[in-house]
Amino acid sequence: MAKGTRTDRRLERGAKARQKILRAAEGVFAKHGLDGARTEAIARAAGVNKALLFYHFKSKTDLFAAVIEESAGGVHRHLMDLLSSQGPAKEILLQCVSEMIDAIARRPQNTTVFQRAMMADSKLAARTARTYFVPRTTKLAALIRRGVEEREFRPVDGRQTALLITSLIVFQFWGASVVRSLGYYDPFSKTHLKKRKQAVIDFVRYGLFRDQEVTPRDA
Amino acid sequence: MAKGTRTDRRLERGAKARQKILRAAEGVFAKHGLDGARTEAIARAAGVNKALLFYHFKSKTDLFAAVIEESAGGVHRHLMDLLSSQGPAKEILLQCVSEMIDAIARRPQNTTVFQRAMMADSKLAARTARTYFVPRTTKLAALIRRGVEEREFRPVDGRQTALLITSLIVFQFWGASVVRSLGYYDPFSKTHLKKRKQAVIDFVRYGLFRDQEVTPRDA
DNA sequence: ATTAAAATTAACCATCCGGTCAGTTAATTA
DNA sequence: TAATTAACTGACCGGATGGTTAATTTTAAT
Repeated sequence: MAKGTRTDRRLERGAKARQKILRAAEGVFAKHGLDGARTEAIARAAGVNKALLFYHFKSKTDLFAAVIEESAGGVHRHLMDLLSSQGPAKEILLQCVSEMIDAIARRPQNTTVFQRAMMADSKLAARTARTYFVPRTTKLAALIRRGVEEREFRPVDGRQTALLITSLIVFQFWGASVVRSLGYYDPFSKTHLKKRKQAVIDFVRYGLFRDQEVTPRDA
Repeated sequence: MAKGTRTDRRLERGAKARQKILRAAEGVFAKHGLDGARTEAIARAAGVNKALLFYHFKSKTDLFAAVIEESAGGVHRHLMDLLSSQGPAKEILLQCVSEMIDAIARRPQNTTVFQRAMMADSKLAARTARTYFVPRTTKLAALIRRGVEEREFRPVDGRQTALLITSLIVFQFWGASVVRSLGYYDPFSKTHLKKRKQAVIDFVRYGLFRDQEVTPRDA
């Protein structure tokens, strides 16, 4: 056949279905967790036969892992680069915080699935932690240590503080769906997201920095 | 029969079994979550016939709710009292932080189950949130607002900050079992607990207080 | 001693659900 | 056109699992 046709339309279609499944799975897993999710429900949400899940992914657990990689992988690699970059620790840290919050706000289900992964069966949890959580936290801790040495930060334990900052960012979204369901307010509204981001940044600045003045505002 | 016998030994035995079941359930639920937990496993861990679970608690979900009440209820009420008490907001806040960490350290599974509850089926999650999380956070927010008015704290949003502080306390235990399983260090060792507590308290102090000096050290 | 109650259990059951399989459809190749 | 291959599906299976029931044991009341 003509060499111009680079893409086998069968493969193309397959890839598309794969994506549909991943998106559907993300939603169902976010809502119900690994154990709570029904493969049937995922298939229905994706508009696809259930057997197709097992054709593209060999098991429910594998599908779950794929969802994580697909949804967390990109941001993760970007953050790792950012954390390794040169420049004042202050700026990098705030930039990092800001981008993490943005990333979460962009795809809230993402965070939920990730948290569920860390609470799942210990094997999967360990794998997820080793792949994403540990490397990122380690790098963040290193950045903080550097900031302390360079006298930008008050003297703190790097690892502890890395965890503290991560918690500030992540935790608020943890109960977000519950908060929303309670109807008090919408934690994902523009207004609230902005306020929250500012609160986190301020808290970090006051809690960690030696002087708050310098830090430039981010977009 | 003699009126002196206050306790029917049947009821006594029943209550004891009930407790055994609750303790066993706490462990299993902490490890596997509501959906992942097997009633069979709980029964085995409690050394009891499976049917007895359904005699004492009418469903798995009910058992789960009972576990939460049993393990979170006491501390919750204590904290609510503490948060309402008179005195400098600074002191009350730090006391509260300190006691929450102690409570968690005393029974780590507790926290895990609680978090699982908040991530469970939305009905149960909403109920748990309404019973424990919302009231506590609301009171904490009020305390912070008071502290701001009385110029002990820098001007912050009460609700946001209440969430931030809660996150500092709770989050670190979130991935604790994973961290332990990875074998890097034991997040529940005396040493680490002490360091962590200090880190949280310092972070709060610097992040929120107008001046850090005064605050008395707690036992 | 008899009856009543609460606690406990062995044996079951109906259903659910992850996963398989034998085949169908549609695109590609020769 | 025939053969090949990838994507996809309907129907099915077997084991697991939450929950029930009928009977047994244990303690108390009369």
